[in-house]
Order: sequence, then C-alpha cells, then structure tokens
Amino acid sequence: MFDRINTYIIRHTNLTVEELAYFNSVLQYKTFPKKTILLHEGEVCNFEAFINKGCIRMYYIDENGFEVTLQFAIEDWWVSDIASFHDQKPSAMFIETLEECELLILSPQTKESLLARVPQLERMFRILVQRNLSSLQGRLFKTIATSAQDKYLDFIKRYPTIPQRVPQHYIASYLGISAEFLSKVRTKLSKK
Amino acid sequence: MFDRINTYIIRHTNLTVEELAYFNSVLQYKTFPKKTILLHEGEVCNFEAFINKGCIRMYYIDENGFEVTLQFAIEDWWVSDIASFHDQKPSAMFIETLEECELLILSPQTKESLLARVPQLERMFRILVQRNLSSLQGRLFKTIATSAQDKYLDFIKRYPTIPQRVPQHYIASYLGISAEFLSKVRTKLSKK
DNA sequence: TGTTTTTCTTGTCCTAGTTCAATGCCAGTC
DNA sequence: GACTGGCATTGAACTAGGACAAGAAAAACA
Repeated sequence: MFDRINTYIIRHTNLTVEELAYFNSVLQYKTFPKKTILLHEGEVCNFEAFINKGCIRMYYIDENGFEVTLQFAIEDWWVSDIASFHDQKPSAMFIETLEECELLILSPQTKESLLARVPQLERMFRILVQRNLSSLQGRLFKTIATSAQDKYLDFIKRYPTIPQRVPQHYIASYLGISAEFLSKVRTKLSKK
Repeated sequence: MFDRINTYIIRHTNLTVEELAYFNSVLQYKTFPKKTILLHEGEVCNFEAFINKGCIRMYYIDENGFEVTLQFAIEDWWVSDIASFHDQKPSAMFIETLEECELLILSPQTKESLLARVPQLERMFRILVQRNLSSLQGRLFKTIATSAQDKYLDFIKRYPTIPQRVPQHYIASYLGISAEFLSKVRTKLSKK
C-alpha cells in the first residue's frame, strides 16, 4: 500500500526509517470510483493527495460553461488546490477522477503536524511546488506563443501515456483549443 | 536600506530580532540602471532578489523572436527564475530592469545557509511559491478562456499601477495579444 | 533645441481557430 | 442484440485577432 509513495519519498528526501513510518501512519488511504468529483468550485480543498493508482483531472469552468483543464495527474503525482488547501479558502477549480483511484491523503492538520515533526518534508514540498510553478510557466509561454499543432505535438511528447487514458476533448481543453479543431489537427498530422 | 524588506518579513514570519539582523546581514544590496539584463536565456540564475525599488520584467523569447512577458515585478516582489536558481540549470527566460532598480540579493549559497540557520524562512518561501503558482494557474485559465478585452480590463484592475510604469506593448505581450490589437481594444474602450 | 528612437495608433487584408450542425462510432447496459 | 449516451469526425460559415505598413506622438538624448 505504501510501496509507491515510499519509493517516491526515498527518491526525494533522506528520511530515517522511523520518520518514514510516521509519515505512512498519518496518510489516509482511500479509493474513489471513476468520475468522482473530489473538489467542487466554491468548496475548501481539504486534501493533498498522492495518486497511488488512477488518473485525475483538475479544471476550471467559466460563467459560460467553458472548460479549461489545468492538469492531468496520474500515479506518483500529488493533487490538491494548494492555495485553497493552505489558506482554507474556497477553491475556484474542480478536481475529478477520470478512472477508479487509490489515493493517499493528507488533511491540512495532518500536513501541519507532519511538517512540524519531519521538517525535512517542508523542503520536499517546497521543491514540489517550485517544479510545478516552473512547468506552468513554460506551459503559459507555449499556450501563448505556439500553434495548436505544435502544442499538441509537444503534449504527446511530454505526456505520452495520457492520450490513451483520457478522452481527447479533455486534451483539447488542456491545450486551449476546441475539441473539433484538435480533431482536425490530428487528421492533418496523420495524413503526413 | 532594509526598511522595506523588514516590513515584508515581519508581515510574513515571526523572526526574532537576531534572526532578522542575520537575514539582513546576508543580503547583498545592489543597484542597476534601467534596461539592464539581469538574466539571459541560457545562463544559470544565481540570484533571488527582493525589489526595494524599481520595476522588472521576466520574459521568454521563441525561435522567431516572438516575446511573451511572464511577469512584471515591482517593489516588494521577489524575482528569480526559481527553477534555474534552485537546480543550477540554464534558464529559458530573460529578466530585465525596466527602471533603475535597487535590489536585495540572495545567492544560492547564502539562501541555503540562511534556510539552515532560520528554518522558519523555508516556510515563507514555500508560501511565496505557492501564491505564485496559484495566481499563475488563474492566469492560464484567463489567458485561454477570455477575450483580449476582458484580459486587459482584468489586468488594469489587478495591477493598476503597472500601466503607468511600463510600455503598453509589454502589457500586450503579457496578455498574449499583439501590441496593435491592444491599442485597438483600448480605443474601443475609451469610446464607450 | 532639434534630432533620434521608441512607442502608439489606425487602416487593410488575412488566417488560425471557433461555432454549429450533421453523422458516424463505439462501449456500456438493460 | 438493440438502444443509449458519450466521443470523435467532418464540413461550412464566421470572427477574433494577427501581420504588415505608414504615420503620429511622445520620450530620450545631446
């Protein structure tokens, strides 16, 4: 049950055996069926979850019902609306399972006490957020500066396993293009 | 010289007087003229700087010379390519002063030893990055989901002082629209 | 002060991507 | 094994915004 996350932790920290055991002891293991909404817009996000198995999507919806996928997350990723989680304020996004999921969950309280007891994790979480920030910066750049086709090619290169796991129109909403146009881009590419 | 940053630190932490004094002692104060490039694409970013005075722009340039402004930063902001700074790897972005600037600078080494000596700052920097991440998420959403006009209106609402300080075509490149089109949006708005 | 450089505006034409609507295509599921 | 509801594809008509060019205005500079 903790194999996957422990491998992850060992790669990113040098916790002692005791610390690791303590870490495991505060995690809450939970499974969710496909298409479960874990976080609704307007709710406070009370989890930071490590994906042991499954696939999750984070997205925004505007007044007109227009959807933008912020992130797909699969095994070994952490998911949370970190701002909502941390400041305990209402979230602007949705988080939804796309497959049946096994998650290892931290609540704000357990994370707090975990960080107090194992300060080294403070660093790990900071680095995690930094990586996230940096890749989001790069993505914003690409979103603005490159064509639909290039964004799509870049996407399948960066996340080669995602297209097999999620419906194509979600990928379109990640790239910031319409589902129809993504389809047209794909047929054009396949003709080459 | 340290008034501004100390006010900032006091608001975000509860350092002791000694810790604060130590923090001040490791900061390097430097001034730069307008239009100085502080970080060039391809270089390793060796600073994390608090802006005591001035205005700075972070941006990307693609192969065709197309520019995207990632961020404007003014007094009380920290600027750095955090991924490059932290991992000591080449940056993909430029950082440039738009006005004469007074900066308080941390090098990777001083930041490292600072965090070791004042662990509370680890938390402050993590929160800083989290805020950054969260606002970038919101921005990506708006970039994809809203019209040029709405993006511009949102921008001047969020950053009311920036338009007086930076050329308009940089704002266009922040919004992801052409300078010409921003001009057209503005004349249309002023006619109403 | 005049000169040079940078920034801003305006118009025309153009295109990448959207919207809408129709059709076909599975994968469940009763 | 027929029926359903989500997905994907395709086409036609449309539009937000881009590219280019040329001038006006405003800063910077000496």
